[in-house]
Amino acid sequence: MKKITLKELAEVLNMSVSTVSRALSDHPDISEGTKKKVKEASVLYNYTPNLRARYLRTKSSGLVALILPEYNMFFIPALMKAISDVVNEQNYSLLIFQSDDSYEKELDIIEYCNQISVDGILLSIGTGFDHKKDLMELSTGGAPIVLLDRVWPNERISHVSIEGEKISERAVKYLSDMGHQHIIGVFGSMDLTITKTRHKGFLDGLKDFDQKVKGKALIIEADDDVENVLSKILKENPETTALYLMSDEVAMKVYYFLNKNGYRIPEDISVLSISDGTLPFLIHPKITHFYHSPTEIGRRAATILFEQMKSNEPSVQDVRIECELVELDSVKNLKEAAKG
Amino acid sequence: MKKITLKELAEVLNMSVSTVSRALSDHPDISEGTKKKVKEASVLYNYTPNLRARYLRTKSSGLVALILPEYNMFFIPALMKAISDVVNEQNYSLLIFQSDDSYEKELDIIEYCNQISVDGILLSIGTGFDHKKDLMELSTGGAPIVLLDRVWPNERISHVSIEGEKISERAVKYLSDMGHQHIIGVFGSMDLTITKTRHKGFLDGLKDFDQKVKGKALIIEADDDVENVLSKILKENPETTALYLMSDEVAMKVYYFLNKNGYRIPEDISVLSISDGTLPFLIHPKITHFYHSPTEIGRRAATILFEQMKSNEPSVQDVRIECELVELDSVKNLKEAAKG
DNA sequence: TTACCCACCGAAAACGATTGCACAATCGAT
DNA sequence: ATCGATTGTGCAATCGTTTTCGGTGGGTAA
Repeated sequence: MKKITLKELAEVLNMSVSTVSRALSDHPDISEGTKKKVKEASVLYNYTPNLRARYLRTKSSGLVALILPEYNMFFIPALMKAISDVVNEQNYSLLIFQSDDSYEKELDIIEYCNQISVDGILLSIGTGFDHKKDLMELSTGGAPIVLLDRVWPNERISHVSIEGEKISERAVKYLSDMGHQHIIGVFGSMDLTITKTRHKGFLDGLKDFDQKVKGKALIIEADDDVENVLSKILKENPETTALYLMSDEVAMKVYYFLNKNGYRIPEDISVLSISDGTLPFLIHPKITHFYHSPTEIGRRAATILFEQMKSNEPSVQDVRIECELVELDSVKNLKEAAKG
Repeated sequence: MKKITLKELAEVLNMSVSTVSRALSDHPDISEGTKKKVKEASVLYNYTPNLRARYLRTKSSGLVALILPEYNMFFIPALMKAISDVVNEQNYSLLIFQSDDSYEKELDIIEYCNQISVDGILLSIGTGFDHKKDLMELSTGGAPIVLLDRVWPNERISHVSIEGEKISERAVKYLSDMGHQHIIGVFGSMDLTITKTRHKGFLDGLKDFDQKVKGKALIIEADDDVENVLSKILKENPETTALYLMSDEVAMKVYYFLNKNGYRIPEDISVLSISDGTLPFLIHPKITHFYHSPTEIGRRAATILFEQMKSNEPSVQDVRIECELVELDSVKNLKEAAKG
């Protein structure tokens, strides 16, 4: 069916455009009778407003942008679903962009977002992000920005991420409680704030136990030969009984290594990870992990964004999501084993 | 920096808006001198065109929609990346929607797309899709539609998918070549055309070998207890030497089962799958698979969509992507084993 | 001088909606 | 009969562009 404009609709109704417009938006000035007539005709003639034209007057485009460093298989799909849900609930639609971890592209995309006048921006910053530069200049296009997941801790832009430091400390404590005294923590790229935070928390966690729990941290950069670095560190630390894995990506690499080299989980070595809750259930044995909820992060960030879009005096918020420990089958309880 | 409008820019330049507009778009009517002046001023005053306003004139929105049944961890991220790349190359932006496998929602989303006047739609249909209904009415909003991946074979709307029938036949042949004579094919939900096609191909492939290769097909529906159905069928067919897995989702479930029950790959049982090329490298041993490229599908579909958007007399295309066999470590060569 | 062409530029009408303001009609009150 | 208030509508401006259609002014040819 062909689209009809407000003007055409007004013509067939033999009324003025303004009356029709007001009738459709339930303006109190319009009588019930004409409202009814107009509404009936609008469905009859299949009228739908042209959102671009409306925008030009009202200054709202109904568009929210999500900018991601990359689309990976973990975390992102669920994050997108959560965001997409709240955006659609609000009758907005979601644009997505990928920055390929480049600061340049991040700037370009935000510039473009300003041009097409999106109403709000959700940004997960990439490894290329330049912390020294002033991010503030970006938001001045008008649309508020909320940082999520991979954030840059600051005091001017709202951000929501998971509590990364405490989680690593909790991990150390949990492993210690289960009797593990020699732990290796495996981390991803140090370019990410998220890695730094988790790494720091791991070391701090070890300090809490003074000498009772010993640990090493292994950083795996993108171009490292995982096979090599892992077998090296395990050889150097044969007393290791547990691994702490900071993400699903890291976990995947480590599982491959362990499987290939005949390590049994948890008989030979225990594993504790941070995960978005998909992977741990897919491999055998199911992996004990801290549940890092993409859904929660997505919903919170999107909700905050809409708050900021509505208020004219937005307050900057710093939200840290707590992770929940999900105990499955990959951590051996050495204390009970010793007893039994 | 504040945004400036064309009118304001024209004022500071002491020229008319039309001249400025033309100068910026390199219209031949404008002299090089004024073009230069205008362009310099435009960067000086940080002018960027308001695309919403432009679209109101030009009847285009610069928006392309991608409608997916769900955001899963396999396939979708890479598919999105590919599509996003070509869309951005064309200076369009990508809207994404999820239909949650509901036909209702698919209709709603397309209706909404018409309202915001997207210029083109990429649709991967969900299990809820009603094949009996007429999809044609949808496209009449004006924007062309291209179906991708999960398509509905028809003659009115372009679609790009992978060659699903031939691939199953090739799988049977390959396994037979490797000496396997008892195969179980594992499939997902029969609601999907893609499943039906692969399933049919599998049965046809078996027929080709008459009685020399025997096979069973196992359909796993969403609410099935995988553990149960798998152990049952393996018990009933103890002579089975190879499994054919139609997707990463199915593969993940089967791996879990095999690992848990102590089957070694490929010593105890061989595995061949269809995959987007991520998972097979993440688990040990690496899985021999037919590479079902999300990138290829995404690029082709998006490219076709843009062709249709540009041409006023679009031809409907039916593209089937060939899959490439990637031989890794999960299929045992029984013939060589017998010789050796 | 007249006529005509060409290279440049401007005025103004779209595009499709929202909205402040004026105005017409009705009615009760004076 | 006149005035004010009330109710329901329409006119016209506006948002920021693009684009059609003319209009200058100078140069060249007749």
